[in-house]
Amino acid sequence: MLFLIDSFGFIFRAYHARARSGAPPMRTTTGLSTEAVYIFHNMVRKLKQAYKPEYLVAVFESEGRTFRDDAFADYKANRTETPPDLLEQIPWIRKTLEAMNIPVLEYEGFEADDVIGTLARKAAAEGIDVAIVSSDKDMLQLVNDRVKMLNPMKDDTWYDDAETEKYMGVKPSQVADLLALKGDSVDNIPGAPGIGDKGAKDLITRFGSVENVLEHAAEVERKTYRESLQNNRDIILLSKRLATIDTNVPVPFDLDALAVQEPNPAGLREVYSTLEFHGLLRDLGSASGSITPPQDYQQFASADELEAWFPKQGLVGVAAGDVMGQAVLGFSGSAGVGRSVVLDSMPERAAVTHDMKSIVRRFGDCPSLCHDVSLYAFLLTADPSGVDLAYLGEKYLGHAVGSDPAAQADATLQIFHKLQPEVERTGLTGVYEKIDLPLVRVLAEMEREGIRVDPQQLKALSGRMEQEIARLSAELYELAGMTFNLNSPQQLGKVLFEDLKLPAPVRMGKGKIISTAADVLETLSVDYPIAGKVLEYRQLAKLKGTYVDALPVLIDSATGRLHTTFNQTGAATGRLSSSNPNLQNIPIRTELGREIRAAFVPREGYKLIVADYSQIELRLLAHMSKDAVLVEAFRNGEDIHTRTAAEVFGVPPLMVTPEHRRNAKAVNFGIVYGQTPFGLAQQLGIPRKEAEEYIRAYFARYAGVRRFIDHTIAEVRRSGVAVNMFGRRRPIPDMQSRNPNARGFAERTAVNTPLQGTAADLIKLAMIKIDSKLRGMRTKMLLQVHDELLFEGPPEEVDQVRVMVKTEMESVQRLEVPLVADVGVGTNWRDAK
DNA sequence: TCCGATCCGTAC
DNA sequence: GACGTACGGATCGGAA
Repeated sequence: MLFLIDSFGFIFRAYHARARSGAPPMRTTTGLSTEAVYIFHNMVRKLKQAYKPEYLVAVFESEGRTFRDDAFADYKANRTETPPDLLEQIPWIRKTLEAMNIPVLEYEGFEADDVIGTLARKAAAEGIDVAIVSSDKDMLQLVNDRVKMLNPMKDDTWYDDAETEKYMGVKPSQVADLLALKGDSVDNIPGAPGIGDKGAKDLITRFGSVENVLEHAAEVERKTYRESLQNNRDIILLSKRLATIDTNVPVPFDLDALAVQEPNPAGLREVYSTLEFHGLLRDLGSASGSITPPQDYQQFASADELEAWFPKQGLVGVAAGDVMGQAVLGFSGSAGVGRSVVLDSMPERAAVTHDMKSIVRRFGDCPSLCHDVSLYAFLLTADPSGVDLAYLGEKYLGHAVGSDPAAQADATLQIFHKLQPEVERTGLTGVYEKIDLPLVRVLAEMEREGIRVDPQQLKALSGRMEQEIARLSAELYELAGMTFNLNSPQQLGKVLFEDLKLPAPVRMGKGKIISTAADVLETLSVDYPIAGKVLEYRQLAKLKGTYVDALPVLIDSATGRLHTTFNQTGAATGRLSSSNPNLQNIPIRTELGREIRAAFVPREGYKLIVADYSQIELRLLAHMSKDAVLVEAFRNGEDIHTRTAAEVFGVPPLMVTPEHRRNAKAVNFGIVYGQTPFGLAQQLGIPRKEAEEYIRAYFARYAGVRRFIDHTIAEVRRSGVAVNMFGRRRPIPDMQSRNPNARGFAERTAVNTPLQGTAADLIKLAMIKIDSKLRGMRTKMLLQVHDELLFEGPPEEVDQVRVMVKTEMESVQRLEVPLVADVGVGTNWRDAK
């Protein structure tokens, strides 16, 4: 039996069924739509499995005009333009077919219907049974005793003569006649005006064919039908021409070429992994055995051996690691895979790594290191958890990578070749080459440099805090009438709300324990002193545990300094993150917190220089939204919170009270984070109604911001991806979710990500520029805290550095509003402001 | 004993 | 649930 698949029919139906259902589109982590590919591919797989066809072919529509277009200008005019997220899936559908070794037929100038009709006729003539796999009722006209139609979208219903007649009410040979009378809105076949489904069926049943109906039009009793037939003779005959499938198009029929073959597992694996069909990938692995990573490695005992082995050209993969406690480098290239304990002979060949910064930090820089696949992976998905080499190996190579550096080098090189075209295709090459890749060496140098903290100062602070904590604990146990673990929210909640019967907050914790969060205790502290004491305790315990006691033990004994690790793939927006220790959340808000900050000091005889962007995200909001008021305020150098207060509360700027400004500041922050009345009310401790009023007043004055937010949400909903000024992207899958929570979260993320992410890229660009300007100077860049840069330098360089840093930060990009950076100098981080 | 989830709080 | 992005300390309870 020969199975002829009406490919486009399915693809469109699969796509539109999902679109109508309102279900979220299925996408890869890189934002590629995959729903239609998945449905179509599964349909074909099931077809093969269920019916074990001898011959199978997928017929596609070709581009260009057909005889129907020539006959009728409006033919298929009702079909909407193919949506872009469907269009991008078509090549992938072809790839799945290719991987399954299923032939694809398409002929220029002929519609799939006609090709299928012709092939069906020719096959039947040779005595071959035919199954037309389609969900299009037009196809039923092809049914005869050799040809049947199978509709997989309708429980695998088979249509033979009887089933067709049952379903359509007419014989297969009359299907075109039926459609010619009743018309078909999908294909824009006009039909007879005023004659619908029922009328058409009756007329065809009675007279047999369109021609005969027209012949005997005068005999039709019903006046509307009679007149429609008599007045629309030409249109009806044209309709029949359009509805009739041409079974005589000049296409070759080579049955042998359509014989079913075994699929190609490697091809399928490639498609599945790119499209992230993890389930199918798993099935494939178990069915055909998984690819095993290379196990036998060349061992290099000397630099000469290593050098001799290296391929003369082409990229090599490099990975660092430990084997039996010994530091080892692994290599992979066209010559094979090997590893070496020779650590001072990094090859001259261009080398791909995974996490280039850690290799630079560990083995020193080397100009031949030229690519980092972890950055590739992150640019594609913006998913911090999706950059692991082990994960990438499973995802793109279909096998585990393991811990041997040689295997890791090999996997790295292979993954590079998989990802590079994706990065290129997604338009991310610019961000990679101009921002993320050059930043690697800048960050490596900052990490290596480290920063000095004064352990004596922290130690003294710790002692003071210890005493205070002991005093507060005793007081709290006294007030509570019992001792318990103050660090346990669970126990604290029980004591406060069950034993002492303080009024429990309406808001519960996410689990079952009652929240003892700061805002709850803040409210309670008005009436219950114990709540205020707990807050005091908490602050001390937090600062002591997280900073004062934790930081000194992380001081590197070799350098006497703190060396953080900056993560370039740690924040979905493209911000950096910092860990071990995190130096991006050193306290500043409270007096006690600032004492901790004061323990960060320059090396002997040097100064600390701090430069921070002023209101960078709000300036970007002004730039992107072009809101007239916001742009004007920044161009005039106004205090933005005061200006917002004046706008929202309707008072002249000079009449703005500190209370007004405080509220306006919260509104401005809220805008950047995706304001909700609840959140603002929570933040300011005001009724929700009042918060709503603030927001309403804000958008009344900043209409451009309103438009920007609406436009951004609409665009991200359409595309599923938030994109910043530099083209950095973040897939936001929940934009179409029916869960209002998930959708709301997605929408806030969609607005925030371009702002936060553009700010992140701007300061990264400034860092790269400043780093190059600092060459040959003794001043070093030490830290980045999102909108702030911290340097250390000798006094004689300070004036020059101040000017240079400010200039570079402010001129990094020309915007609708000025960028402003403030620079301060001091003998510790607190005072350098 | 370890690990992950939860709560909480620090930064921008 | 409820305003964006992180990291990390402490507790707690279940798995190893």
